[in-house]
Amino acid sequence: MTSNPSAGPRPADRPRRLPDLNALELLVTVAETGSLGRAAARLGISQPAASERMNLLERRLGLQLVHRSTTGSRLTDTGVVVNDWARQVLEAAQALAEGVDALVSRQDGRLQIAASLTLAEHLLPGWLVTLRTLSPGVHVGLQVANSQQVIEAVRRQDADLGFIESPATPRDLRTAVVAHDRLVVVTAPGHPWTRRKQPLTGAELASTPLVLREAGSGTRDTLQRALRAWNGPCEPVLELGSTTPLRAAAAGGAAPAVLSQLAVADDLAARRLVEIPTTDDLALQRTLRAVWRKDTELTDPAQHLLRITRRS
Amino acid sequence: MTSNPSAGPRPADRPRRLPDLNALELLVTVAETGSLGRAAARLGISQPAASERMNLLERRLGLQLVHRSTTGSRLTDTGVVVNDWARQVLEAAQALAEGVDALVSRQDGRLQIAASLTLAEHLLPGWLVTLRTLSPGVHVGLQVANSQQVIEAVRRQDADLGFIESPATPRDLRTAVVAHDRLVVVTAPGHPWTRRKQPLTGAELASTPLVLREAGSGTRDTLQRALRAWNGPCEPVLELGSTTPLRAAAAGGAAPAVLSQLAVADDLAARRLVEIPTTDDLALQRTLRAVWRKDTELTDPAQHLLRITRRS
DNA sequence: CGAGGTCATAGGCACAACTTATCGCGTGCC
DNA sequence: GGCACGCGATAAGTTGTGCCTATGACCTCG
Repeated sequence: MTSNPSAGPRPADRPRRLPDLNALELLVTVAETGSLGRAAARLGISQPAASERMNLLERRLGLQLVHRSTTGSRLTDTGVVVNDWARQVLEAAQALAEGVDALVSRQDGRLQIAASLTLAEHLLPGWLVTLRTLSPGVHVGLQVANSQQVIEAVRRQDADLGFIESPATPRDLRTAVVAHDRLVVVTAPGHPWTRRKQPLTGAELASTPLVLREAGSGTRDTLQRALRAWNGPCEPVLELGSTTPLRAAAAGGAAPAVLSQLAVADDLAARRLVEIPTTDDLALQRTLRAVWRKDTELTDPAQHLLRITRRS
Repeated sequence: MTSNPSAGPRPADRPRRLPDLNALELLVTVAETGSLGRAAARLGISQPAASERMNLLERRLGLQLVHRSTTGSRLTDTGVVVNDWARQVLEAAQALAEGVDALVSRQDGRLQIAASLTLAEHLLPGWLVTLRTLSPGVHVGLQVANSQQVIEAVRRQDADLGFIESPATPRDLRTAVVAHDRLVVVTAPGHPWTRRKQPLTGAELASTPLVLREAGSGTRDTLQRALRAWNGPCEPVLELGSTTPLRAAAAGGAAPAVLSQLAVADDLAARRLVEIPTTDDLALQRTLRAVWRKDTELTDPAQHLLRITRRS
């Protein structure tokens, strides 16, 4: 089985209560409109409902967030701070919503795109949010696959635009660089490699059993190419098509993992994983590219999206 | 009144439904445990409740996320993608929860910290999340104020550790650099400055009415210092103690604003605001610092937090 | 072939949250 | 100075959502 039965590194900080996104949205809207009533109207609920919802939020958090007056409502000092945190959460939620929308309209979107997993997970939602704020009319359809399959989809015209992370760039398609990424070697915090003084060499990495993405994925391709001089990576301990269980396995101490910087940023920040420096002769950088057919002109929305991606 | 009555740049994409954070948490837990039942147990709900919740999530999103079998549940391909987006949202939500916790225990925390608004809003929650995962026992109390007041709080020993963004570093306190920041000039997308070919000069900026943070804030101090050679910024159009309405005012076209890069990153990405390049002689960089008393040894948790901040 | 795991279904209950209607109260206009 | 308007709070009633326990159907493995 692929799933780790004894997984579950989180001990027992469970009693934490998650906030209600609708309440957070209300807070943000009150901050913008300056009134509970106007906020209620904009959110399409009645004024008492907004009043009640805000009360509930304040009671749950144990903080007074808005200062009510007969002329309207203003945020308190703590309200200002919480409001900004709330905006971060809503931003992420909006990215999720945008991505889900695109996944749902995989067929009927006006703009069909295909993206590799890493790109779809970490970069695309943000781009889609921007695209929507700039031109709300476009309906995007998203298909997620590994880099090889993305290329095929673009060739077959199943997708107007593709995003790949593989080092192999097909000659029969137009490409544009949209971002840069780097693979990093990560281990559990207690791993012997974390106490190394010298950077990890290609030979060492190539001879160590790892947990890896599946063959055909851009991540695996890049690693394979980087370790070619040392006869590729040896047989992996575990091989999976998604990063979440890989991260869990690595964090659990199963074996080192090689993953995109984008995929492990959170875990590194939270010290669930530790990055192991490598020698410079290991070419673990990679370029994320957009690809499209040479013979067809890019549609307007496709051009728009491409412009957005190239600015970040 | 300070709030903008006609504010509300969002037109009418309201019908978007926000996901339920508990459902998202269930999704990532299923991904980790590989079973609805185990996920239910970990979240402290019954197995049927988890089953139902997951069904509801799938119906709401219009996507099949998990593949149920008699041996357990695994994520579908789209489930893997959505799972990763969900983790982002939860990460932000956890940061919010951590921050709220700290605000609530402003008095009874074992580690008392005080931070300026920009730091508290954008950097601190992430640090607190890390701190909690590393040493779950510590209770942090957070007080938010402007840089001047933070310094006072540390002097009075109301706070063990302070975080400031002001260019003036008090001589009677120990300091450590924790991050770097930069002020940026931003305008609404249609503003004449967005069509400039030449970078904005200090003289121009100094003679233009702006929307600004209040005096005493680190942001205002930095700007004042940078524009000293041109006799400081002229009388502001609007002066506020928080960034949200400032951003709204700037995005609405009221006047250019000068704000922390951290505060406007989202708006820049979404093209709600545009950054105006400035000449190099404008010293808009600034250093974010931790401060504490020279005469008292830092407590263990305080040292821990400081170590965390210095790695990012 | 039985035991133990999985998830789904059914029935019943509780509470959370929304609605409409109304009130109290400041502000500002005339 | 008085009156109307807009704000938020309160009240009462209803709906619906989500949870629990109990049970059933199914697959897998020993």
